[in-house]
Amino acid sequence: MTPLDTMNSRTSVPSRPDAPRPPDALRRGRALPAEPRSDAVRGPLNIGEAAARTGLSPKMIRHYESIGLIGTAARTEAGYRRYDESAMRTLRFVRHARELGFGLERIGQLVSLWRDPDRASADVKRIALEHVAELDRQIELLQRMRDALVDTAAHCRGDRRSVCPILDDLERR
Amino acid sequence: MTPLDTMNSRTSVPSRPDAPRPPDALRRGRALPAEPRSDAVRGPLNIGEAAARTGLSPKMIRHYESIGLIGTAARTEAGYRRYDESAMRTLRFVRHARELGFGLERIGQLVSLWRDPDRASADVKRIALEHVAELDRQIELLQRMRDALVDTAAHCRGDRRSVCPILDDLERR
DNA sequence: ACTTGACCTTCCCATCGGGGTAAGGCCGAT
DNA sequence: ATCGGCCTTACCCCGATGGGAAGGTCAAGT
Repeated sequence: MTPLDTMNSRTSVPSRPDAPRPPDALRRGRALPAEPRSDAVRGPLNIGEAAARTGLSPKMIRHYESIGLIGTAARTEAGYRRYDESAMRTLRFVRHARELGFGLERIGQLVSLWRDPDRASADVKRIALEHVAELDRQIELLQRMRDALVDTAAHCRGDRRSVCPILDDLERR
Repeated sequence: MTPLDTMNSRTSVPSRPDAPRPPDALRRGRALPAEPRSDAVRGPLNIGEAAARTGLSPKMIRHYESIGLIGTAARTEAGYRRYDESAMRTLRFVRHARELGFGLERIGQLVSLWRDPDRASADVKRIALEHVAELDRQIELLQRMRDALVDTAAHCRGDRRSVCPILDDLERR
């Protein structure tokens, strides 16, 4: 878990010489558009930046919050959501779970377990294997469709004539 | 598909002694609930019967009609939809296409081609193979998810302890 | 100081393929 | 006359997300 180092590895240059600005503590309300500095120093991110860095969309992040999948985001005085490193880890977790095809409800359970130091890995594994079983069922179904269709299509000449085993099959399968 | 025989197996008793009925010609407006006779003689079916015989639901049939997938159904004076043999063939066609996973839009194209005596089988085959390609992409995606998850889950002991490679993977994949 | 443009906010609507349910009409049988 | 079962339309719901409207906020350029 060291995503901090991946984007920007300069660590001890708090400000550039050609752009004197107030220290970070006074600029909390705004994301930094073109001023790379170490992630450790940079403050929380706006939703757009958080989305870009996690591969989610701002829409998704708001949605996840609205359904209680992730906690309520911190806000600036103007109401902008801010995402610190801890929040970013949660977003990445959700994103990875989505990549594995987990539904949002199950992701909610996984997030809870993830945060729970007293969890039993058996609970996590059970959820994961339930999902595997669902994936297997879907794959099986799609595979049967595919095979049947490929089989039928193989008999179709695919020319300018109207004779078509595919349509015949759909008619009286 | 002979559900008529399952409910009531009397075959040559057109009317019960205790319930004299008018001839068929005068009873067109009503489906036959418990009086099996040959399909050739039976008139058009109400939506419920049509649904039961095609494996669709009345909802689906109305939906298909509403989006223009199938033609406007004939109606009785009271507004009930009636499905004759031709309409039933269309419903069966759609049902079979759904079983192969075709989306409704593509099914609309297939129905058009099916009805068109001047169609080229190449057009049908192209649509079918496009769908196969989509199925392949879905299968591939699901398969990758499945394999990744099975692989990770294999390292999880699934006991009462909190150590869990599955969560670790979701955290820093 | 003002404007511009990019970002943010909430809110509503659409997708796909239907399911659920309501309110009301129609039908045949008792 | 009434009952049960079917039919009608019309609405909201699902999952996970996109699109867009209407309006607020921010930093930079003029």
